[in-house]
Amino acid sequence: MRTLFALSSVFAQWFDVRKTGSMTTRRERLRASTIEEIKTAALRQIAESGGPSLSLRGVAREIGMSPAGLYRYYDGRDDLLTDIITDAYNDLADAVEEGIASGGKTSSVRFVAGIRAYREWAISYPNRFLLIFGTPIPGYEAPADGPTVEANRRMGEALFGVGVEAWRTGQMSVPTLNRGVTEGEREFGALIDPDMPVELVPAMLGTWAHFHGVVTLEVLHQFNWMYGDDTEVFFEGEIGRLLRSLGIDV
Amino acid sequence: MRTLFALSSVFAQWFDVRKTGSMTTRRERLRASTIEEIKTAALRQIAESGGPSLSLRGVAREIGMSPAGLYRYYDGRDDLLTDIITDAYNDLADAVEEGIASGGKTSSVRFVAGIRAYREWAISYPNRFLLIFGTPIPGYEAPADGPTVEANRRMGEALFGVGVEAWRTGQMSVPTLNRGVTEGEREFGALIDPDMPVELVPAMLGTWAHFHGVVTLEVLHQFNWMYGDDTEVFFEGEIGRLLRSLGIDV
DNA sequence: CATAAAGTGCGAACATTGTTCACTGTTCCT
DNA sequence: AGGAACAGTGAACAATGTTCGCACTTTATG
Repeated sequence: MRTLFALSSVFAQWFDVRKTGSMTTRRERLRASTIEEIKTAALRQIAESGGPSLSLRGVAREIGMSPAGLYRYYDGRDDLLTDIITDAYNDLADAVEEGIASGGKTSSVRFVAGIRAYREWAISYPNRFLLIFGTPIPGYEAPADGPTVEANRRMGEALFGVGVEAWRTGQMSVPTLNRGVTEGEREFGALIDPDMPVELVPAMLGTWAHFHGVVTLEVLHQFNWMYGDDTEVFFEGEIGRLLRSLGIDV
Repeated sequence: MRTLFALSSVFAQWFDVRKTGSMTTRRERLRASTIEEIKTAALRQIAESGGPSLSLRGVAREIGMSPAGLYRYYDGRDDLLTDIITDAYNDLADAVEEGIASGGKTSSVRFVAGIRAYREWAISYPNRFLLIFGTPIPGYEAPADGPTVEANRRMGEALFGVGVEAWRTGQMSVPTLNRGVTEGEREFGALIDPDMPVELVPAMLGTWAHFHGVVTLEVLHQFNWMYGDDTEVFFEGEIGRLLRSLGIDV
């Protein structure tokens, strides 16, 4: 089974070569497929028992390799985790972007589609979600210019973009802000769109915090005492409250 | 320094005995002070480097005891962590209750005081906060009837109570809900106050999720790219948005 | 008061983890 | 062809959680 997967992976990449011409040598193909196998095993373990209990030796056992051999592919457990975390970030960002893109006609509907995609992904991959937004792994520090930041930016831009669009098309009223605007908010707002009311910036950020809170508590089963396994009904209600507080009619 | 603390702890408990008469034998007093010392060391390590890297041998080293000796006080690392987590739950609940109690005259003001206390505690003890609301520790499972659930109930009751109070005194309008009410919501609402509009239940729960999301992302430094170290200004703005969405005038 | 019982602590040991190192064979490039 | 880069292994080391048998001290009991 595992061997089959590895083989099919090799073949897929081989065919890929014929098309793209990027992969060349036999070694590189094998190496890529081994990395794939390592990551697949690691992901399986993480999905099963959470990120903190990912074990290098466990992965080695699972793919039938000596523990030391893994060090030809990753500099250690932290390095492997970094790769997995990066993938998770990108996956989530992809899901949100995709949700927005194929969400519907009006921008407010697509906005909601993006939020739902966020939740859907988190519920589907709770342990990977916690890899991103749970307790930071000891010894792991996201590089400031790394790909996780890039994925974060993508996701923010997607959600923010459709929010601004909702305002521009008149589906969203300008939120009121009971305090002064900060420098950072003004700069960021000007960067996105100079004509946009700056109050949109904290409102959108706060909206993210709002549904992120709901999703986080859902993933941690903090609503089950009231809703049992069907926490989605609560989530949908929150979307309503959230839209209303943004002045979007529903 | 550590010895001094341990001694003062012993004396405090000895005087306590004279007052309450609960502690009796010398052994019990020493045992209590040793447990205190263990927990203090564990808390120090957690505050420094996070819950996941808490090491039994580390606290043994710190208090000058053999690793095996700790097993006279705790059944292992998980048991120690369970105790620490329970304390964290109770501490947070205490902070929120206290914040509400000494918050101000009107119930809406005290409601905000409770929320601020929640944040204040989380910012002050980020690693303990993540012990509660971060990635679950592998191997640890909160008992369904355990003290963590009790602390959770206390905190919920405090926040919910002051929310209902705000509604009863006319400071908070009845929220609209764009879906049916669930059975759990109806039961819980009736339990708290039969006269209360059931829509308050999801609204309060969602409000918790909202500011919990803000606080979580603050603790994880997810707002620093925009606000630097001063994320409080954003939090305060969110309180405004949150109150407005509840129909509480500010 | 003597003696049993219960509690406290230690050192040695074991399994498991991440990681390093010297070594062997294989593949690649010139 | 032959040297260089790569892939993989087994042995070893430090650190972790945990168990076990042994000594010692405090408490409870006849």
